[in-house]
Amino acid sequence: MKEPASIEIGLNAAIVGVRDSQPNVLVTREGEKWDALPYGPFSPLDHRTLDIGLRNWVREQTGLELGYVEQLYTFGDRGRHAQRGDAGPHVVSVGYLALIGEEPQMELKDASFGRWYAYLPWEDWRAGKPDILTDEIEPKLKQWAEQCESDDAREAALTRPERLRICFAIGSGADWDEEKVLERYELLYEAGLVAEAMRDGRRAANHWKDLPQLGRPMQFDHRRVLSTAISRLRGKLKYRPVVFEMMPETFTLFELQKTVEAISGHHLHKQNFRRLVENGGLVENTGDVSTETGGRPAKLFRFRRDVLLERPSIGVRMKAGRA
Amino acid sequence: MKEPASIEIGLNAAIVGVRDSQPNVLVTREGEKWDALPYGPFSPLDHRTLDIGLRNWVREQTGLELGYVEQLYTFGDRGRHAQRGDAGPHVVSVGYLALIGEEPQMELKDASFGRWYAYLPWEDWRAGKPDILTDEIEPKLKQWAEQCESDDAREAALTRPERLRICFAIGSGADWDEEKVLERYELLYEAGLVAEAMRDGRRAANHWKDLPQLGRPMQFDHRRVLSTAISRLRGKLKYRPVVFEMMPETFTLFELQKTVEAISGHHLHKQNFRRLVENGGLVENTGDVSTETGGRPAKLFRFRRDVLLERPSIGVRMKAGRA
DNA sequence: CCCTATATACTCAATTCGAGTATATCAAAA
DNA sequence: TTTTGATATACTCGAATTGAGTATATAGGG
Repeated sequence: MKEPASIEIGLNAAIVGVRDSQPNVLVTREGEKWDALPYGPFSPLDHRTLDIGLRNWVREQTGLELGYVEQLYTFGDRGRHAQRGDAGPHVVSVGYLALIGEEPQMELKDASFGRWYAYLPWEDWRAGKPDILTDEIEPKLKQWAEQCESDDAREAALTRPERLRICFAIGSGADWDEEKVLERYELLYEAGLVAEAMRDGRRAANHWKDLPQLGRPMQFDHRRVLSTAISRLRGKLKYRPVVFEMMPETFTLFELQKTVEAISGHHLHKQNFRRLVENGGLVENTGDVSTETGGRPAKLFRFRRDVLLERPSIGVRMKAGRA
Repeated sequence: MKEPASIEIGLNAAIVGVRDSQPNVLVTREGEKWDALPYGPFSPLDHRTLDIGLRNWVREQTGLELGYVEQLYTFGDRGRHAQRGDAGPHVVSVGYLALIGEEPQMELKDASFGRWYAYLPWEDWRAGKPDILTDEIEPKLKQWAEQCESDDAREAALTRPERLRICFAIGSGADWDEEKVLERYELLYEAGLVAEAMRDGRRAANHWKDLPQLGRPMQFDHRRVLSTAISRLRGKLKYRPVVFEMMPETFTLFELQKTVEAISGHHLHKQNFRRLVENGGLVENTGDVSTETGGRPAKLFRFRRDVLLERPSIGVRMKAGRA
């Protein structure tokens, strides 16, 4: 066992919100091409906890004061943080998810909101199956599954076709699991199909010629952190009342539905959504209405904050449905 | 911003299994009193990923080769790792959950299995509400809720009575959420009611005299890691087929039920459990029976490994029920 | 006043759930 | 051999939840 190399802990925040039915994430754009999440090293002397460190960095870099924050995952693999050679300390990156309600009006220094689905276009099924899946991703992945070299398959628990089935619903009778966002991104990375794989010098990336850009890339492993955030959020939506962290004080049920759809990436059955939310006791009527919807005025609701005190508090349950 | 202090990343494994209806965790017992989880620092030069580092440390310390491994959480707070003064590098600890089927027969060097509920006795409700809750914990916590000093309450989102309600179901109409294992342990720590709080020199710990020992303590923040592991496992049980990682190759449905009960800490309705598991398609009949149960022989089942390839694969759903 | 767009309410069959009762099959006791 | 006790497995039934609709209400614009 050698003398431990110097380690740096990077704190990364995926700060997300929804506006006009578009889920967004806060990014800093330093060098035009590679967007980045707000980021900074953990300094135990200045930060009593990791959470506090994260909040400090975000405040410093964007001027934003975070509310709801949740730790996602700690990534330690070498090489995913490359960009410049491989010098410097080894960076272990801790990803965080932060939710904001209304996107701040104030000017954010060096930061702006970018759409989730610009980075991960295959994740938005609200208008049906995205073309990029049929046209680009599926053919390439099938090719990748066939050219499975023996040394790659050695001890893998699953074969490549099995993995395609699970992650991308490629194969008979499989269907799309909206929560497998991270697994999908990682599979694309492993197959060398995203720009970060090329940047990190992954061998698989060299197999491909004239590769179209599959989603906007990010610096470091930030697109992986974003994928983790979306996975977590899509899962949590169903069993904790987290959507409300991303809503204004009052809202109509359809606005709530639009937000859930934006996050989960697919359509819901309107009447049943309404029934579930209303009967679930998560919201209460304010008495006011909004006439901005075009047709009959919509009742305005507010989140019942006290459900947080109640039992295993339920989320916004939902099954996919027609528009 | 000062020069970053030296950081060490500690990898800790909560390796759990169930035997004879008792859930256990692998501990090393160095100094008699303070049990510890298998533990070691992450060394980026030797370990390509955090997971690999963890597996190496466990192999080295116990001789055990891990199968199912899942990262839990990364804790960075100062002071929770104390024990000896506050010298040395700052330690950030990454907790892992590992599941093992049959506990190994081989002699484990310097390690043995300890019962979960020896460390967290208030978590086992299989024989009804544990006495330690009624007799020791609830009175002390109520006292703690009352003596809420102004400087503690300053910016907390929830009041102490509210927190007792949520975590310990103290108060009217609240009931016990089996998944809040970590929240409960952390509350006890904050209230100074567990030995680790005293060890770490927490102020709250000094308020109490002749405090009975609430569960067996552990070294460092390992009881917190264990609590995180149990929380995660209890939650995951319901939506992923993870129990089967902890079962032998073939098993009866009642054995499966006993395992689920051991983990979740409460009883299930036997007939409904059987219905859910059988109809859920998670298991298949082997054709053999086991006569070791006393009465009518029980059919033996095996886990259908291929469900892992299927859709959002469901776990062992369950609601509490009578014995 | 009618048309269109949206919101909200109600319906209904299918399925799942919770909580039982009933029956089957072993081993050991009588 | 029969009884008894223990356990496993099967079946029942009302209540609740779900999926997928149809029906009605209320705004604004011609």
